[in-house]
Amino acid sequence: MARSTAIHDRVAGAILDAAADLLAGGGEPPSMSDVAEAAGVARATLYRYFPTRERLLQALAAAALDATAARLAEADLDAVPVTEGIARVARVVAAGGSKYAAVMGQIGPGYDGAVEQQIKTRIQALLRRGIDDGTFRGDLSAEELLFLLGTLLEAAARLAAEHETGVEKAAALVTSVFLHGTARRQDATADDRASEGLLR
Amino acid sequence: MARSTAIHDRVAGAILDAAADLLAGGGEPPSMSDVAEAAGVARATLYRYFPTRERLLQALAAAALDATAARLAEADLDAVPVTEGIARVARVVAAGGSKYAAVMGQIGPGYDGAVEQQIKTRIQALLRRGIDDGTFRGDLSAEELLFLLGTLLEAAARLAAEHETGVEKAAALVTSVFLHGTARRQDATADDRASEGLLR
Amino acid sequence: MARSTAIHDRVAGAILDAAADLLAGGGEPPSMSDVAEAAGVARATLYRYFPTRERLLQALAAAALDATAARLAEADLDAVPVTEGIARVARVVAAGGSKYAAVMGQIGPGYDGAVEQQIKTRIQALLRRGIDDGTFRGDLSAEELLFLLGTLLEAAARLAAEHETGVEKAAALVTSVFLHGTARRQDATADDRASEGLLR
Amino acid sequence: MARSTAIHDRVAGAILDAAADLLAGGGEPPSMSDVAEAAGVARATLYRYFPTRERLLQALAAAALDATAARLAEADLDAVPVTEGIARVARVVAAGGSKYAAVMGQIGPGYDGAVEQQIKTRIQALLRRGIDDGTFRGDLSAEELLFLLGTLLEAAARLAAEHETGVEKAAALVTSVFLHGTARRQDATADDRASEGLLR
DNA sequence: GATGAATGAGCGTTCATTCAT
DNA sequence: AATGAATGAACGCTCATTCAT
Repeated sequence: MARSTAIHDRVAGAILDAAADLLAGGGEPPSMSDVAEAAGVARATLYRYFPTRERLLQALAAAALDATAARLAEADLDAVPVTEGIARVARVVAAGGSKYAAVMGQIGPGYDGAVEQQIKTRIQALLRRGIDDGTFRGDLSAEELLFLLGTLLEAAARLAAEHETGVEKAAALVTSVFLHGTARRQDATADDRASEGLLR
Repeated sequence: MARSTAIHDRVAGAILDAAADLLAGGGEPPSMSDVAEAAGVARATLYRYFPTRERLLQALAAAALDATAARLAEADLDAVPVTEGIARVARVVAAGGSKYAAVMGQIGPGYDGAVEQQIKTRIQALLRRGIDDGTFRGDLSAEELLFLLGTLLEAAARLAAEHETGVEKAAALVTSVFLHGTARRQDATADDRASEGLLR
Repeated sequence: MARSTAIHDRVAGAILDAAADLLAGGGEPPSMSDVAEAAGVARATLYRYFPTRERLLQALAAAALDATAARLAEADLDAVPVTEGIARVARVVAAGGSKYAAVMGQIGPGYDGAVEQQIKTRIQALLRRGIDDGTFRGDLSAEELLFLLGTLLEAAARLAAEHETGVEKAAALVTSVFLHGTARRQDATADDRASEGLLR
Repeated sequence: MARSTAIHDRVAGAILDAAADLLAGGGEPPSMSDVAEAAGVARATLYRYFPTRERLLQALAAAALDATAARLAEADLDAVPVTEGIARVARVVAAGGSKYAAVMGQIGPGYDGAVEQQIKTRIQALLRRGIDDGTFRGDLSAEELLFLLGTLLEAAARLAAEHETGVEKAAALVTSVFLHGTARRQDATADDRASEGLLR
């Protein structure tokens, strides 16, 4: 049984690798036939491993997210100030860019797998800490912050993947804008007060 | 001839409306048959107007962008401070959200029609003005600002379209974060004063 | 009214000519669009004259048969011996070959227009005379003779139209075989006696 | 592999049978959907076997010709007198009539497959033997005899298929006319001399 | 009466998914 | 467990025929 599991994983890996290559490479989304051929298996076998195109893409996404989650776990986010934590998150995500972006574009927001949840949770913890310690403006809810950061992180990944921009630059760009854009300012003006609660 | 053009436009409009509705509504992308039926024409007629699924989507995108461009033209961006200009852009884009977002997800970045270029140009002018008059930090290039704003505007459109969030709130959120995130800060006071009034 | 009839006939003639040319020329049967374009009218106009593809072909056939019928009428079949009559029929039909064959192949046996009936009647009279005066064998009915002669005449037309064979030769060939094949023979051999009665 | 070939042939056979039935039966040529449905397979499967309507008809023709060729091979044409050989050919062709005729009308003369060639060759041998042993008149070339016989055989097939006429009668009719029409006659009459050389 | 546009039906093809072996 | 074949749904296209002006 250990044997067969190993084989299974090896084949699944080959399929995922092939799919990732094809997705990263060409413009048109590859057909299941393409994937099967590139992986060296029959179409029907591909379906034995991933019973649906969507499942294959999800698995691909899960793999990318897995790597990201692993890197985030290593990043010791809880041990550093919130601002530094955000910077690390941005670097990790931007670094995972190419795979992350290519795959995510094919899935859409309808997928909330376990790994993604895990990452989200980790980031939410970071954001909540920032809210509590006064790093962020008071007029932005945790959800709003998460949405904004998610948007900007995705942009950073795309930027690093598709453009010539380096990972460091892309990460620095979104980190800077996010932190400055959401930072609490010492002197709350009428303006800020007016906008408070707007987005509840 | 004027007559027939009018008819042609009317039918084309009906088709585009139907397609927009179906795209906005359901989960699965509608088939060409679905679109034809919803528009009240035969499939062959639909193909007479839009010889390809891709062409239909492009026309849909062009229509959405057209409307957006028209609203932007009315917005008198050159006559107001840069910060107010950005706020107006955000409101216009967020308002166009539902169509914009639903359609754009189906097309991808491969399409750079004339209208899109026009919008881009208008926004670029605004950003360049902001760079020149010291509204924005000096460490961000015009391209970087455009990329960031584009990302955030898209997010605002999605937010307004898919979530319960209102157009005003979504626009205010991204405007605030973009302006604060990219603002030149010598002294917190001047910065705050500049953005005063922005959020109603 | 006389005027409009003249115009009508002129247009109809143009359409028929165009259709005949296209049928005679190419391999693939021409589409109604092709015919309309070649005749210099709009498709819808073509349909005003010939409401159906089948009708157009029938009209074409009728025209060819008309000419054939006219020539047969001039041929004075009743004034010559049956054998000479058959020879004249064969020459007339073979001469009409190209049009006759090209059109007839598109219609099939389902068409029994008035003109065709007229021709048939004329030939049947000839055959019946031959039966009565002992030109033909007694074991062949009038229907069988008509069927055989029809088959051979069609073949003669095809032969003259498609092959290099001249009209005279083609006509002579089928005339000779038909007459010899159906002639009453003075010296009945054993072979003949064996086959006698076979055909009722 | 032997297994799969058997299955393939069985399905192909079912499709051909269904197509033959539909062609023989109705007036309008059946659509590919009709054929697929009658054969009990999906339209896509039908196209897997016969990628084109034309190909399907060709296969149908080939099957009919195949059967005819097989029967001809069994007929031992070389072992009997030429006249009996012709009679056997006529019976075989007339018996194959229904399929043969229905299919051939849809294809036209553009198809000269290997099997058809094989049949032609066999008949040509018969005719040449008849020319050599004096069975046939000297003024008819082998090509002319073949053309005439072909025409009459086709007629016999149609006769047997469409009319109430039995196979035996139809075959006897054309055999008799062909043999008498082309036979060398002991007593050359003036008429015969006149037509001699005409068909060179 | 002539026209451009619309229609419906069919063709040939691709592709994700399922079945039988 | 892996495979070849089958399936159904859609796409893009052509064409005979009909409709509205």
